[in-house]
Amino acid sequence: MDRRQQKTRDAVFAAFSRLLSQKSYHKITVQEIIDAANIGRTTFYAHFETKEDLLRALCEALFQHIIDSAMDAAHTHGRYSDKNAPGSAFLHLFQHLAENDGNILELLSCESNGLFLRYFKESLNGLIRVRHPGLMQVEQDALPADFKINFVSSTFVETVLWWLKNQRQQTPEELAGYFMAVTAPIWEK
Amino acid sequence: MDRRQQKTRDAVFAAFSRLLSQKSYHKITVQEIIDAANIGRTTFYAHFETKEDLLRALCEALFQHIIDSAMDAAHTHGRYSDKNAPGSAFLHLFQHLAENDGNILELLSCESNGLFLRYFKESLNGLIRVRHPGLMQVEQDALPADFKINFVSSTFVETVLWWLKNQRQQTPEELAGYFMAVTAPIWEK
DNA sequence: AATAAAGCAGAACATCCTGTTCTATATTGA
DNA sequence: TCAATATAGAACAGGATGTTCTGCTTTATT
Repeated sequence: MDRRQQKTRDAVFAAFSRLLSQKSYHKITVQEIIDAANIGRTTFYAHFETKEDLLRALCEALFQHIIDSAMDAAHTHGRYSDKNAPGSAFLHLFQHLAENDGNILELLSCESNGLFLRYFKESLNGLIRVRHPGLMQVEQDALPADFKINFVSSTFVETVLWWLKNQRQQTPEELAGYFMAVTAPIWEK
Repeated sequence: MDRRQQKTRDAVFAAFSRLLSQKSYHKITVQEIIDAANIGRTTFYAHFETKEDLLRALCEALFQHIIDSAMDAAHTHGRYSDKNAPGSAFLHLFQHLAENDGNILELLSCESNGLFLRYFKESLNGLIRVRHPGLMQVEQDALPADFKINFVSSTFVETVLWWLKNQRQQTPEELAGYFMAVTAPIWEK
């Protein structure tokens, strides 16, 4: 990719993230993004069709990054132990989030986080299908497989949101403990 | 309240609900609401400061209605049994939703449902605090009370959303069964 | 029934945001 | 070097917002 394109794209992502941490998505104007990124109006529209298109691209980049990281952690050796325990991938994600990689927490806690959460949950669904194929098997407990997967993803996201709302007072390990406690019916048996 | 005000308010709510079931909130224009409600531009702005203000008012009216209904069901006799069982209020809510009172399902399943969900969860939190004061007690299981309440509310909402996404194939009783199965760690003991 | 108060309709308006188009300049990769 | 491409900047039309003004209709009260 042309260096100029990459540079512009990075500048827009950075400016957009910064603005999102300051004000609501819907109150951010394209011109503000353009000014913050210090680019020309034409340039913005050469990269993104609309503001929503930019949001989608940003979500894709951010969530792809942390989900991939959690996927890798299952296969490579590293600092996190118990690679095959049910909650290991989630603990890894909590740790990743606690480090606020890519300022993702600002985006998740901003007022208009609905679109983020949708992408986040979809990414998590993919991760769960890979890491916990057992959930997809014919269910002995009469719970549909996709209901269980959605439940796990949603509970994870809601746990993160609760943590953010409470000024991040818990460690990743504590969060993983809470998460595993309430999702226990899924893993047992 | 002046009959004219009430009539205008109802017309706006009805028109807005209808539009929300057809297109995204953000793509609905104030002029469209005005035309659909068949009122004057001035009249709209005499009732609501902005489109977002209208959304807030609509959420308040809808959720207040079904939550109040669930509250009452706990105290009065009715067609739903086991009034004091942990899941009775939730079963009542599922039944209420299955009847799609006030076309609330269209609003919950629309693309821009983030604001609805926020109000829905807050309303549910209030209901849970009243119906399940035990959750507020000092926790023996190391889970913070507000974490548990948020977990229950979120899981309820996510269950409803999953049901909507799957063409409402389950009965309220089945949904309540799924819901109680995954929230079991909260109620036991 | 008469009347004052309040709600409503409709038009006009300034303002802002959007997305496009044009021209000219600067940078890149081959 | 040079052709291709990315960018800057200005200008533009279209559309949405929220306000203001004027005149009309309905309501609640006496």
